[in-house]
Amino acid sequence: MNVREQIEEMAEGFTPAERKLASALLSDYPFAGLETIQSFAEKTHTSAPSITRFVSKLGCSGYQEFQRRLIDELKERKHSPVDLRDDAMPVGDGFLRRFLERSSDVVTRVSEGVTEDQFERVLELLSDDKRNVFLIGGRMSDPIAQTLSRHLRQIRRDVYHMPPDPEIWPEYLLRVRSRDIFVIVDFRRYEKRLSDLAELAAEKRGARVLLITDKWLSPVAEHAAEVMAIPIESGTAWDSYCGALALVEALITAVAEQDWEATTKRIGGWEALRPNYGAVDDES
Amino acid sequence: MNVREQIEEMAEGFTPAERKLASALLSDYPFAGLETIQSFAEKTHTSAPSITRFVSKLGCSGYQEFQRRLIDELKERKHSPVDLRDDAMPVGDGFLRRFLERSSDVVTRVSEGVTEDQFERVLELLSDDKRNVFLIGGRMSDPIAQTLSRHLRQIRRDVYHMPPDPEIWPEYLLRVRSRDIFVIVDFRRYEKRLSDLAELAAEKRGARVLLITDKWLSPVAEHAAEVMAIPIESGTAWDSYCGALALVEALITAVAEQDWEATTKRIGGWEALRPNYGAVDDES
DNA sequence: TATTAAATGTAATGAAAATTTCAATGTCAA
DNA sequence: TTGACATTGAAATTTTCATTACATTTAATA
Repeated sequence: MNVREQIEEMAEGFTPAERKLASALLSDYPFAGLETIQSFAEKTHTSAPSITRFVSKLGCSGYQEFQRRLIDELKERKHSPVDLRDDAMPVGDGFLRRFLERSSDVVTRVSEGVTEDQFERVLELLSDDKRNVFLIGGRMSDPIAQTLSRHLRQIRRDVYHMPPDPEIWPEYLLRVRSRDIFVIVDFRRYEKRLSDLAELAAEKRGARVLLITDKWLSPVAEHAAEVMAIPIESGTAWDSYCGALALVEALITAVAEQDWEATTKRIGGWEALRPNYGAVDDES
Repeated sequence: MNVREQIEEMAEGFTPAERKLASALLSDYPFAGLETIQSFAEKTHTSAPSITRFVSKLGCSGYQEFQRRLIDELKERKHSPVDLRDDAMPVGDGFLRRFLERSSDVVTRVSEGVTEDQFERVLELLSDDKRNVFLIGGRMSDPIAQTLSRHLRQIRRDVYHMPPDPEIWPEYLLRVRSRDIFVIVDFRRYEKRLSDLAELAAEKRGARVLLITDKWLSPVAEHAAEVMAIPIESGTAWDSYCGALALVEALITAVAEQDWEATTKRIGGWEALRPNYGAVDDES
């Protein structure tokens, strides 16, 4: 239950000092409760012990837990209302429509976690063809990593997608040179094998690890040179990786544009090598 | 000035540890910065001193002042009647921002190509566990198909992802019963092998083909029972599959919600079977 | 490869914050 | 008026937190 609601409910049983606290808190909710216990005490002309008693009456084990609750409430209000907000939104209330709305929200919010600057740095690394690039993702996120792999392979050389089975990794790891790149995609339900891999790659082989993860940060972060933390919550029980895909596509596009002739030449040559049951039709 | 803006501005002069901190903070802004200095340090795999140095670089006399600034920002935003999120959403016109803008547009436009009605029909088919489901995508679009495969496999039985090599297909095709489902994802640079497969599956084996393609329609359409034509042009030289991913995720979510107990039970059992080097940490 | 400078974490320190104890104060009923 | 009880804050205590100093590691350059 909401702290505010709880206070209103319990208001009967409060002592005078507690009522002071309650009204101070409610009048500047929840920020009054985010100060230190003593400045809150001072402001309300009560004392720290009174506050301790007050919050424990509210069922918190201490002032800190109380503050955590307030913060969590704020956080929730800020993160969830994607859907609640847009009852004022345009038309269409079908499932698909609503879902798409949220997905597109996740996409735009990517920029909250990745600055243009960081984007540039990553771009720089991925474009440097003196470095090998190794990629891998988690069970559910590997498709994202694969998208990057496949496109990157069209653009540059020395791109290797790691197989899912750790047994086979050594074979790849031996090929890793210092300063090579590891791109790891790992979203919640983090997988230990990935952080193990990151550790090996970074510590033993001197590779740079670029991590794409969510705001709870995969343990891979420990070994990562760049952490791109992007939103994956779409408000449903299931996460959305649309943001991740958008980021990856942005990287691909940027790397390709970085050196345009080289890319077209490469893709051209590559097209020529396709067996002719390959493309059927390319133009509208 | 806003802490967020300041961080983006000063990004150049940051050390690696500071960058980690910056991206962790930005991805869960401003709440990541409201924890105690040590839990923030732990979460980002840096150390408390690094944070102290980081915030002092930001012009704060200490961690506490830094927190005060964050809280004051929250407060201000809260009290101004405008959108709660406005402030958190960085504006700007860097490459990434512009790209994301377009991607999110592609996502919302999916509903132009797929009606709620069609969505329902497809949903129905995918939920029907008396039908086998086979999936495959093109060279670049297979990751989309894989996303669907992998999630679907958590939800229901009899899901088979087709290998890319046509040589192996007969083995699968023999297993196809009449009224089974084929999900094929094929975007421009259509591949002949896919339409061959569609033909075999539909005409010879009596399967229903569900096609996810773009507005120029893959030749697979000829054999498809449902054609979902979605936007893939993001305005760059490269296509964006974000719309496709969003659609696929919507399907997954809807199928899962269709029969919720069955799904949780299935996922639960499935979790229990994971070797314990599986998940590492799941909570924030 | 050796040398230097920068970056980073460990551990020690000092500061402050929160909690507990306890005595003082006020309130109410007998 | 007095005694029992509840409320309260001062002071002491304990805990937690942030910072500083320093040693180690890492990266950069010659």
